[in-house]
Amino acid sequence: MKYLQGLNEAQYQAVTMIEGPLMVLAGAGSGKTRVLTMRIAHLITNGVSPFHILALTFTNKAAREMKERIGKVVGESDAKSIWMGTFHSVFARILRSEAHLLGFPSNFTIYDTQDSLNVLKKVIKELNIDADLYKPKKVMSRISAYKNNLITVRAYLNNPELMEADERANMKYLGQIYGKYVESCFRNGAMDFDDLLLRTNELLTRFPEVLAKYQDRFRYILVDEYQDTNHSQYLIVKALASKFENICVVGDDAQSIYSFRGANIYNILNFKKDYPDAVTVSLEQNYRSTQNIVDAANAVISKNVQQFKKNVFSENETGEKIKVYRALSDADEAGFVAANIWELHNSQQRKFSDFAILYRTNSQTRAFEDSLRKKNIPYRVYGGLSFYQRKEVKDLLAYLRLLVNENDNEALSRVINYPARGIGETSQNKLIVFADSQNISVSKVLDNLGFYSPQLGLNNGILTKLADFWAMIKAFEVMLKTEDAYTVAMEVAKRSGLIKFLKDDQTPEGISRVENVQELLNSMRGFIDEQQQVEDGDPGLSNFLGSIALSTDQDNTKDDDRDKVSLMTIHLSKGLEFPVVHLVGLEENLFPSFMSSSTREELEEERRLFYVALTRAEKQAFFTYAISRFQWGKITDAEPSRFLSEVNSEFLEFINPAMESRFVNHSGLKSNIFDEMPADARSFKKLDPKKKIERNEETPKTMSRNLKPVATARIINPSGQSSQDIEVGDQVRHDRFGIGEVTFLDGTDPQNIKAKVVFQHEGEKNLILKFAKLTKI
DNA sequence: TGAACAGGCGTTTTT
DNA sequence: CGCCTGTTCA
Repeated sequence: MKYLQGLNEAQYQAVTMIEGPLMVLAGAGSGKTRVLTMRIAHLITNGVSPFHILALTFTNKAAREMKERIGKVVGESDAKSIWMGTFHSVFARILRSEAHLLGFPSNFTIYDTQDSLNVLKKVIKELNIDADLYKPKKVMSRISAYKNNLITVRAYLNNPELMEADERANMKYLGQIYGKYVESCFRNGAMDFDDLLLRTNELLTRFPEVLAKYQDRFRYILVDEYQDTNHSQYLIVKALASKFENICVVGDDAQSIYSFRGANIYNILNFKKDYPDAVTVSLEQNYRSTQNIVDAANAVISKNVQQFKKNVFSENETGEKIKVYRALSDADEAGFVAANIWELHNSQQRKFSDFAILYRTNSQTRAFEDSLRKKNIPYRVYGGLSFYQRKEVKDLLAYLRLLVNENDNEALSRVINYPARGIGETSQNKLIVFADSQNISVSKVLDNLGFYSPQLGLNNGILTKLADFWAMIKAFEVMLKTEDAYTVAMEVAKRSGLIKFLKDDQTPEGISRVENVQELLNSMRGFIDEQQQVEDGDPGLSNFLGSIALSTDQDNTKDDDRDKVSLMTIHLSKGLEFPVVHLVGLEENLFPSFMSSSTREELEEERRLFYVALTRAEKQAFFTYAISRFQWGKITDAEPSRFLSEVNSEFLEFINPAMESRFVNHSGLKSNIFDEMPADARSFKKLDPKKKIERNEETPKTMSRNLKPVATARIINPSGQSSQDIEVGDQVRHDRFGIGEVTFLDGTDPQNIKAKVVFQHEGEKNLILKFAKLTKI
């Protein structure tokens, strides 16, 4: 068994104990993925049919990669027939084939968060409830929490405690809203994310024969990232595994970071109680990171009260200390990171793809995008607004959704008057109110428009427009019976007027919208091809739509193999690894988030998040924080994150140690770099006049702490050798930017002097002298 | 009917 | 700041 070679003792055990319940506690970087893949390969090699294996992963991408690796051991065709994917996608698939039992159409729509919120807003409006008191987002998260704990509407209404709790929270109509919301989804033939799990539970509980079928099918079950499963997922796994009990869960309680969406850390903490015979294997040797990184991460996580005791260690090199950079502002922070990446790229021949920039919130992205762009460093942002959430893409998708499921009122209301065809809000409302009063769906009314028209109270012009619109939709539906999804989608884009409407807008944004629609069509083409190659593939439109609703940004990377720096939130970085990690924005109220600093539990989760972030790093880690940050249109002062002080200082190295002394303004005068800016530094102002000047006016306090400019500085190259004096006004040459003039120098610590240089072609750049390798001409 | 604009508001993480 | 809502005007 070649694939068993090179496993350590614990790994070997985890791979080869194939019968009975098994819990693998896998510390960060301990070869968890390897164990999972090899375990599955081992199952198949030992005669278990891939047909009987169910593997639940955290992302679809993880599943795809794992399949690939398994394929290399046992052959591609076996690997492909394993059921592997996220909870949501696997059970969406099962629900499609069993939906009729629950009263849903098999091509039910999957609502994403935005769809759910829209439905909820309508419900709240319909019930005449004050939307200010019942913020849709807040209501949604409560409903979600109920669903994830299998508290159905009925269960809720039978539970005085819950109702009282909501009443105390000024939400006494929550039950009503919840009820209406569920009804609405049902009528629309739609399930939200939580429904995919909740309805699966319903299916398995209400229909024992269905449960038996899948129990028999999934004789070997593996669950990755078990620490991040919620109660609903836990029950599904438990039900399916109860016959054979060949269940293997893999996880690390120290990396549980999804409690906000219902993840229940007790699922893993109590595994032994559920399966008293369970064997526990601990993987504690970290193969990923240097000792310094592992030790620093351990130091922080040890501050958590609630955890399994573990001894994660590394036998790799000690490695460099973690470098800490204290930035003056978010822009400065981003500038440092970009300069640092550029420098390491040059001096250590690191590929750009070796680097990750990890942050707590998506809104931090922008500054880094700016700084990387300025240096022409290629990058890719993960997460944020995904491709499929763009308006123009959602619009086309809404048409397609409607074709597949006429009852999807969300989709209908999105497209009925888009592009504008004269069916305004008033007319739409009449239609909806009438449909509701007759207790039929809007599509039924449109199906029999002639019959209902006298009662609708709409004028003939509108009625004609409605009829035309519906005839168009019907024509698409007919077409769908004979043509493939791509052809139909193409036709929809054209005939609905969507493309034309978008093409009329010749602004850059407008052009990119057309491209996005084109891209959607392409991805559809790709999906169909892919599905046709797989044995039990389904190239149908509804499968495509379902896969989109459940796809994450990570899944869509297409593993674009180009050499790029990765930017993402820490949450998205789970499971990944990078040679060099920049963990940025280490400030109180940002990380830990001000939303999660009130209770110990919340704080511990933030700490686990920190742990996850740091343990992504293989060779080098950088921490940065800014003492002031541009936020919500204002400058906010910031304090360093408490997590920084939780890392023993022996693991840290402060890049700008001289900084502290400079905070004291010895002259007693209020000074800032702008006052003393050389008169000829006009391009400095040009760079970003609004922002800089605003800051200057608004926060004299912050600015007064700023660096004092220096008149001359010594160029020190990274190796610390040969040097050269340089001063404002000098002509210099830069490897990439060419020739330019130094307009400004900044800083007294020779390791950290910054220069502003106006280049002939590239414009102004902020350079760190140490890194920039300027040559005086 | 719909585009254009002003004002208010909330700001975490995601399947 | 940027998103969303509501209002105004053509």
